[in-house]
Amino acid sequence: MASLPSPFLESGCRHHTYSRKQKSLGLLCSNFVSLYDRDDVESVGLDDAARRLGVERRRIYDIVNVLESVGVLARKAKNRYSWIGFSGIPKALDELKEEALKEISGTDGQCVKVLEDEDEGKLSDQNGNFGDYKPSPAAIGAASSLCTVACKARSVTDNRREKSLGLLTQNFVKLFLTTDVSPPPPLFHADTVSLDEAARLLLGDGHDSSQMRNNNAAKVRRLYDIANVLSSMNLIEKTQQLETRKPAFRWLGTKGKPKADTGVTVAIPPATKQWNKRAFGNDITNVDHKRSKLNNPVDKKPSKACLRSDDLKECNLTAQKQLQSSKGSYVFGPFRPAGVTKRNGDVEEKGGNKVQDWESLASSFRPQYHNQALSELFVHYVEAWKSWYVEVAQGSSNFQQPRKSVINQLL
DNA sequence: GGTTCCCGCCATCCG
DNA sequence: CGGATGGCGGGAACC
Repeated sequence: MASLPSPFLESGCRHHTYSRKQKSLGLLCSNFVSLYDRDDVESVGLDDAARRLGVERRRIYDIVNVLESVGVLARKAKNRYSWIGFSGIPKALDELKEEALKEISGTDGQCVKVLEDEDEGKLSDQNGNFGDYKPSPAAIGAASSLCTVACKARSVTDNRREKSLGLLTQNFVKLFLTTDVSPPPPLFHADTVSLDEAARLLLGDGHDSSQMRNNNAAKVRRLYDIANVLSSMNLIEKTQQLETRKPAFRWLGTKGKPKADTGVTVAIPPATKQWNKRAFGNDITNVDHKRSKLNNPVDKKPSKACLRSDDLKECNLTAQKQLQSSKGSYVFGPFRPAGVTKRNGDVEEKGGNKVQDWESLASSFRPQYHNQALSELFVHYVEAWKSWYVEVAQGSSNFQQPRKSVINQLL
């Protein structure tokens, strides 16, 4: 009962300037990724993550569930995930697409068979270590179909699974993966969906009882969560629907590039290749391009969650802001400096103040990294940035080079 | 005043 | 049983 809004509890450590943005799932996800996306990480502990990111466990579950759904993580055991990284994404997407297509073709509109796990199920017995592997929402995901869910109540478990964040994520993604191929009446046109639409589609649409409406609203809320982390991974981006102006999301997919490639990390070899092909194949191009306002909001507040890793968060925030330059141009982790696209043509930019950006990037990077984890993180950023820069500088002659001095400053 | 979505309660699962 | 997991919706920040 009476769950008082936390700011009023434990008022002791609270100067109010609460800002939701600082605590968004998306940001948390970025930080999560920054933290674990390195060569020497192959396992992620939930407690560890929560501690290092300074958030409650509950939030980690949210992130982990959607990341698992897109192949970035795989559940290994209680409390433990293995880090697969961005290289896992293409494979996961392929699988999702395949499933989706199967579902579509096997469907004539109504209820579809649910929960008939395919390939993923094999995981459980092909390898002793996975003896205790539970299919988990992600794996079971295949089961539920795009237009199902209104189906009978099954066992409580199935029911619960059906509504899991992971599954919802997968179905949400499938929506995008099938736009180009979906049969006659397509699920939706264009490559954007509003969450509202998405929720309806994922619900099995149908006639709207008030029951359904509630259900829908609830689902939308979940979709916001999902969308936030997916867009922090740059798999989707937020836009508006053309006619309605309604906020919506557009699929970006795997057009990012994971990391300046150098035979890195990556636990799944085939996926790696595939990933690289896609990543470097043809389009690093149309990454959207926006300018970040390089001014830090100054209204931080220490909260109980923040205390331990306060500085980590601060720095991450800064770093994210610089590098990700307001959502749009952020490509799979902090690997692309703000304000640069491959082609200089279609830039929605006023003024060619690119150089200035390098400068400010550098100067705002100087600051307050003063603990181990942070410097590591910082080094990580710089490394990634460096190799990215080299590559781009080589590959594109019209690329505006940052001054040497700036680079040196960074290093 | 609608949209977005954080927060944490509490049902369920699982060892 | 107790800890891990995660659905869920209230309600506040945000626009």
